[in-house]
Amino acid sequence: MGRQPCCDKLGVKRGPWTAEEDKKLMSFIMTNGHCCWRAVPKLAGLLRCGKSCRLRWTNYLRPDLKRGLLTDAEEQLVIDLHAKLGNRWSKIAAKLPGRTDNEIKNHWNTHIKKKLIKMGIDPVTHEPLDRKQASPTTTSQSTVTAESKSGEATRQQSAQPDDVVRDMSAGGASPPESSTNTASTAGGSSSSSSSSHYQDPLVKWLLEEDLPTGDEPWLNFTAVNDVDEFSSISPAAPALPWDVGMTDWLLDYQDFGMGESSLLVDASMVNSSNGSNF
DNA sequence: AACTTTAGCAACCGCCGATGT
DNA sequence: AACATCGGCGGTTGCTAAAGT
Repeated sequence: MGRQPCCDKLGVKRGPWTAEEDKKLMSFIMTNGHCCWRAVPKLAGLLRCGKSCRLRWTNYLRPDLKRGLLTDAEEQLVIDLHAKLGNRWSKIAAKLPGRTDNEIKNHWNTHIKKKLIKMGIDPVTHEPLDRKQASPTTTSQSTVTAESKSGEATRQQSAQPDDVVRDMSAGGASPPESSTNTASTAGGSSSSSSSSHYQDPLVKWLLEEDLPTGDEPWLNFTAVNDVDEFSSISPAAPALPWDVGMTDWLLDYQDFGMGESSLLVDASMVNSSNGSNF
């Protein structure tokens, strides 16, 4: 039957978001929430498709986002979770407050993957690479895709050799500190692990379904009337930077603790790459 | 200094599952 | 039950800056 595109391509702006668009989207969502992404661009006065707005919000504008590189601890957590969950970035992101699936996915592809390979670990299976070479199983992209799309059980039974299955079901659940160990002992099987890992509170937490982190107030209100309610949720909290009338809010949130340099870079990027918008 | 290659990241695309009619 | 719509997810692309030659 086919599906209609989420928006007609004609008249829809694409490419990098401008500060002006960010401001529009931000203030709209902060006052109205995002009950229906499809309607957001129209109501916010943006020439974007709803999908694009959602992405921009979740990956960049959300006030609870952390910015900057993942810490070592976060990185380790990502590795452990990836061993357990595969490429289910949204699930992994759910365990790292303030991080987005896109951010984690990017960080995985650009940093962690290489790191693991350098350490002699297959980033797909988390198996030592030399061991992997002896196995007929390939590590092609299609394998990754199939793996990520299929269920855990299916993946273990059909796509992975037995030793991998063992690793995924036991070693993969090793606590963070032992994953480094796994890496450093890549030559030998480091799976001193047992099912007792599941007793580990941290591992248990990691294996839980999505954490209900969502007490984020902007998720809970959907009408203009709720704005007051939102601002009263935390009376002691400082004024929101995106409050209407505050002109420096955009600069404030773009900085996100990254320091002045990043701000300057951002500004120059906007000016040079999208000068027509200013 | 000029050019090429690599790295990093934001954004897009297409698919899927859930939900509504 | 069949279809339409939406939100969300994961893979991929494209652009920019940095590093290398």
